[in-house]
Amino acid sequence: MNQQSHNETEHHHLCVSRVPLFNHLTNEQMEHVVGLARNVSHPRGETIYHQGNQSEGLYILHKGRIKIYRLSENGKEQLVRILEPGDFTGELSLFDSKLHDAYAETLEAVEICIIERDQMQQLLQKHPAISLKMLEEFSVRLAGTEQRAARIGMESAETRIALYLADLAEEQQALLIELPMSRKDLASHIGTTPETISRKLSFFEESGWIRQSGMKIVEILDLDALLLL
Amino acid sequence: MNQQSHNETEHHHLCVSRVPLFNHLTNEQMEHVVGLARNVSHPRGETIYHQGNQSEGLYILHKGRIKIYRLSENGKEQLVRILEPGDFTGELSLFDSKLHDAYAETLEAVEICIIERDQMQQLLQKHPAISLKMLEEFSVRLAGTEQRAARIGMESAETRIALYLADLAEEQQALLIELPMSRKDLASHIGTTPETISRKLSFFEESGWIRQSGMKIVEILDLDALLLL
DNA sequence: GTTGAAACTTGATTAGCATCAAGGTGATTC
DNA sequence: GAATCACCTTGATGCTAATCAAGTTTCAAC
Repeated sequence: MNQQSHNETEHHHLCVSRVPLFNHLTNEQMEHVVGLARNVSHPRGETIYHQGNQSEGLYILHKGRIKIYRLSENGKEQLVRILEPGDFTGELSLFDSKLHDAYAETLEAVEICIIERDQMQQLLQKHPAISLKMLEEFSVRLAGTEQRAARIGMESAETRIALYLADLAEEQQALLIELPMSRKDLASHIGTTPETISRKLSFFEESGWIRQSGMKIVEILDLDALLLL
Repeated sequence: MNQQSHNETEHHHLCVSRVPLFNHLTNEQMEHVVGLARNVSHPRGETIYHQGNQSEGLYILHKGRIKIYRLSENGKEQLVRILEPGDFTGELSLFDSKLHDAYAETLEAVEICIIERDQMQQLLQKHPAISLKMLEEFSVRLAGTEQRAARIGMESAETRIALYLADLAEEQQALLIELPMSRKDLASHIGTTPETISRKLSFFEESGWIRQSGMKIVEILDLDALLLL
C-alpha cells in the first residue's frame, strides 16, 4: 500500500518549501526539516490512517486531496474537513493520545511527507516560529469547528446549506462556485442527508436564488435571499 | 465594571503558578510572567467580552467559572464550553483575527488575569514549552469540538444526552454525577432544547437507568443501557 | 423568611426532515 | 465505447423533537 519513493528526493522539498508551516524558515533550516521527512504516495480512494491507529507522526500533503472523517458512536460517518496541498494532519495525536481520532482517505492520488512524532516535537522545541504557525492554524480550525457545531445544533438544514454556499462564495471570491465534494460528503459535513441537499438546492433554484450546472457547479444569483433564511 | 485590584499582588501569582500553561516554568521565569499579568475581578452574571470585541489578550481564570458561548446567524445562543480555574480563553484572537468570536460570561464571581496579546506572543517565542502546552490544549479542545459536532449532526437527541451523561461520569470518575450547568445551557451545548432534556431524563429515570436528585444530581444506575441507545 | 424571577416540567400540536424506495444520470474501468 | 457502479434526484411516509402553553419548583436577593 505505502509506495515509498526514496529515489524522488525532490519531492521532499515540496513538503517543506511549499507549506505554510515551514516556508518561513531559512534554507539551512529547511534542509534539516527535509532530512526528517519521509515521502509516501497513495492512489485514489485509499485509507491513509484509521481511527484508533497509532500515529506515525505529522502528515503533510503536497499533492492531491484527502478527506478526514470520523465515525460516530452508532457508526455513521461525518466528514471533518478536506485537506488541500499545503495542509497537514495527524497533529492531534502529536500532542494528545498518540492515537488517531479520525480516518484519512484519499480523494485523489496523493503525495505526502511524514515527519515522526519525536522529531516533530523537537522541531517545535527548536523553532518557536513553527509552533506559532501551528497555533495559528489550530486557532483558525478551532474557530471553524466551533462555528460548524453551533450551526448544526441551532440552524435548520435549509439555513445550513445556504450558509455553506455563502461561505464557499466568500472563500472562492466568486458567485460561480464549485462544490468541493459529493452530496454524500457534504451532507455528512453539515449534518443532514444527500436527499435533503438535493431537495433544498432544487428549491433554491426554483426560487431563483441559484442556478445549478452539472453536479458540482452552482451560481449564486441572490446571495441576500440565501442569507436571510 | 472591571474592578482592578492592583493591591492584591498575590493573586497574580495564582494565575501563573496554578495554571498548566505556566506551572512548568522556573521561579525566575514565572516572576517575569507574573509581571506581565493584569488582575481583574468580575461579579456573577457579567459579560467579560463580546463577540466582535477587540481582544485584550489572553484571559487566565483562577477563581470561579465562565461560560463561553456563540450567537448563531439567527441569534440563537450555543454554549461552547465552561472554563474552570486554571483554564484560559481569548486564545483565538491571539493568532487569528484579534476579534473575539464568542461571548464570555461569568457564572460565578471570578478572578482572572489578562496578558496582552503582544506580550503573550513574545512569551511564546521565548519559551517553546509554553507553546507546546498550548498546542496540547488546542489539540484536546479541537478533538472534543469535532466530536461534539459529529454527535450533534449524526446522533439523536436521546443518544446525545445519554453520551453526555457517560462523558460526565468518565470525567468525574463516578456514577453519581453533578451536572455542571443549567438545562438551558446544556441544551444549547448539545444542540437541543431544555424541554427535550427534561423529557429524556424523565424517560431514562422511568426506564430505571438513572436517578435524579434535585436538579443537578444524577445517579447512573445502568451505564450500559444508556450507551446502547 | 418572603417575594419575585428564572428555571424546570409536562402536555398538545405540528413541522421539518430522515428514511425507504425507485428511476435517472454521470463517471470510471476494462 | 460499453458496461457497471456509484451518485444523484424525486416521491411517499412516518417519526423525532421543536414549538407553544400552562403550571410548578427552585433559587437569589432583599
